[in-house]
Amino acid sequence: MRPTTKDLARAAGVSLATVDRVLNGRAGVRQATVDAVNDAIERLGFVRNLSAANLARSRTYRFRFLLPRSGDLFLDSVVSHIEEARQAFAAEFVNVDHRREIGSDPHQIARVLSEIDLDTLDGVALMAPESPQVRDATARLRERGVHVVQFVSGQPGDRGVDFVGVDNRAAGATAGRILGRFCAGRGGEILVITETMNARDSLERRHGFDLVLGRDFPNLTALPTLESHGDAERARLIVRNAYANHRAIIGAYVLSSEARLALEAIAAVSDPTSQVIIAHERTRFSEALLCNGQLDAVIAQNPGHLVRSAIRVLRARCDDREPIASQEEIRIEILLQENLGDRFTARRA
Amino acid sequence: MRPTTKDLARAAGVSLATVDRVLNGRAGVRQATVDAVNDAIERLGFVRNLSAANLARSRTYRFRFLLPRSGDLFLDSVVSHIEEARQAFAAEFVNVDHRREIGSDPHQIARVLSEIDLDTLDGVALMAPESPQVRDATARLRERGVHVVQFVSGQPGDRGVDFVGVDNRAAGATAGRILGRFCAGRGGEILVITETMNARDSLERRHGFDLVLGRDFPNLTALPTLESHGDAERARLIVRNAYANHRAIIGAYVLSSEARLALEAIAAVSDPTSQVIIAHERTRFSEALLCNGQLDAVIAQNPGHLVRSAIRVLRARCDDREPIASQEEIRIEILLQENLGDRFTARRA
DNA sequence: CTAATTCTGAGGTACGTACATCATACTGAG
DNA sequence: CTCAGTATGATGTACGTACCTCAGAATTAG
Repeated sequence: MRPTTKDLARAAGVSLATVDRVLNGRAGVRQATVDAVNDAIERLGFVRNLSAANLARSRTYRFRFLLPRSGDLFLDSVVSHIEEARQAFAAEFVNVDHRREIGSDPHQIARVLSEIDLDTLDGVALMAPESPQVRDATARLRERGVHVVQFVSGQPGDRGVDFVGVDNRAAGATAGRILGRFCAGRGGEILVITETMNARDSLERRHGFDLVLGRDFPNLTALPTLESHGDAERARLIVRNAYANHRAIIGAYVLSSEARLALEAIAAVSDPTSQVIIAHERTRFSEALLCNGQLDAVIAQNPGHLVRSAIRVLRARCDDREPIASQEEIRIEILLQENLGDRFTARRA
Repeated sequence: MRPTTKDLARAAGVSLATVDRVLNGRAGVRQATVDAVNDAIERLGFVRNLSAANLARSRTYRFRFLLPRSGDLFLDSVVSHIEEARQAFAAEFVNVDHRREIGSDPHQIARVLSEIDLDTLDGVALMAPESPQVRDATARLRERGVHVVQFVSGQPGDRGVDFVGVDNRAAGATAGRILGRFCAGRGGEILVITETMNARDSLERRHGFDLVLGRDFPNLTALPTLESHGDAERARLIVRNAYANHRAIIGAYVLSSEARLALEAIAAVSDPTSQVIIAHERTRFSEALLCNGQLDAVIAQNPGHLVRSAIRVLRARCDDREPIASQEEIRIEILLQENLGDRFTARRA
């Protein structure tokens, strides 16, 4: 059996109370005694029984996902995985909920963050574009003891705030390579379209995409990025103009997480099956297009993994543990109709 | 706060002892009372506190991975992830170890399974080719209360034994589509090589591969499968012969999880960069070849996910719970140099 | 050396569940 | 009605840790 606090006390030659003081960082213990206890922890390989600890202090974890107000299929998918995770994590005393409160104005986001009730929340997973205001607001939150992870949006390696999501530059590069190779050596122009280039995510994807196209596929020219601003009418219009003005278009890359509007616009004014079209994120819509050949590949991040990872990271931070890096790295997935999973391979057989 | 057994007792109008009898399926409770308690469980939404329960019965889970004796880089990677998982799961009283005891003889495998000490093990993750002998041996194990999952090898949906791994037919199909599209419309022959076709995995991958090639890429002809039998000398020989006899070879597909020998043989007798080459599984070796362009894509299953998933499934079975299906589905990953992760994108920048 | 202060020990209760024991209430058969 | 048998209640201990109080020991300052 694994050593307990009692064993620790005996091994260190101190009492249970002292072991407890050391373990929980309470004051009133001489440095020499602290060292003795830590030494015993090392020697015995003591690991605190988190279940028992949580039981004793009847610890619960309360986490909230703060999500954009606007959003389409990808966001729906995230929300449904949050619901699933809520069930699964309830057994471990992790309470999870979500709010669609994030707008596009940095000040509004900062306000939302500042209005969080510290007494009812241990951690927040924030899906919001970066800005100085948001940076400051999250810093304040953290100072007041609420752990924060940047969720999907934002950037890895930022001032000690955990990031859960993919490296968007690499995702764009991946899209670039798939598109380049699928173009089969043909030369021509590539339509690039997104919702808005204000989001850092889109910028980075575009960078990665251009890097690969420029370096490895000189016969392909990526056109300037079109922006739909989430408006179907506008999407239709700008796409129509693009195809009218550029007869050499042989493919398209949809940068944004929400791809439906752009893809519908493309299908409306051209023949998607004769082009190479790449989009991001798996949704009912992108699945369907992959299966009927209107979409050639989808670059995706697994929303279930995203959600669970964010929760695990928050929990680790609450327990003052390091997350398991390899488990929490979100993979950039490449989806074809062949690797969509059981439901789809079955349908095709 | 969440309801406890005490609340249950009060709500059902019975004593704690009776609640306990019902919860743990002990005898000596009238059916009417059982129903009353279950009714209260429903009404209050009672969920057993697993931490407290495990604490009380000082429950530990002891799982073992039974792995092939022979194996190269992929197996090493699996083993290293088992080690990592051992650390991570120790905090939750899950003890994990592994043994490299599985040979190729079904009777030997069955013997290994029959010699398992039931008193020291709660579950086994078995990586072994299927056979009637193994089927019987696992059935006996399960009857004696040891939970079993088929790990990587084997087949989904088999007699109620859980399977953790990818659908190999779909993996082969995925390889087929990537190879087909990367061939850029050129016609020619495709070398197909594996360690042995005795393993069901290889057969299924080949099926999936042929299905896609035959249906969607009629200009490509897949040659009969070559078998290296894990012998470098033999691999070199058969590959050399193949290239000598088939001047139209423009690509290669390495079926087996261990790809090194085959890829080295191909590089020795031909120019890998002028062909489209697809292999399975991510290893140091396949990573390197992806980065230097000798390999065009890798079809992979995440070994860390495999290991953790197997452990979670075994644990769920021990607790008599259903695993979370969506979390335990192993994705078929497509790896290019762009989506290998931080270490690699950084190196290229 | 004494007084003040800082450390440490001893002991208790609590968390939610499992499991054991013993007493008592109820049931139906004879 | 009685006896056996079954169903239920009451109560206690245990799991490993957190957290509290109080007494007493060790150390330091004056």
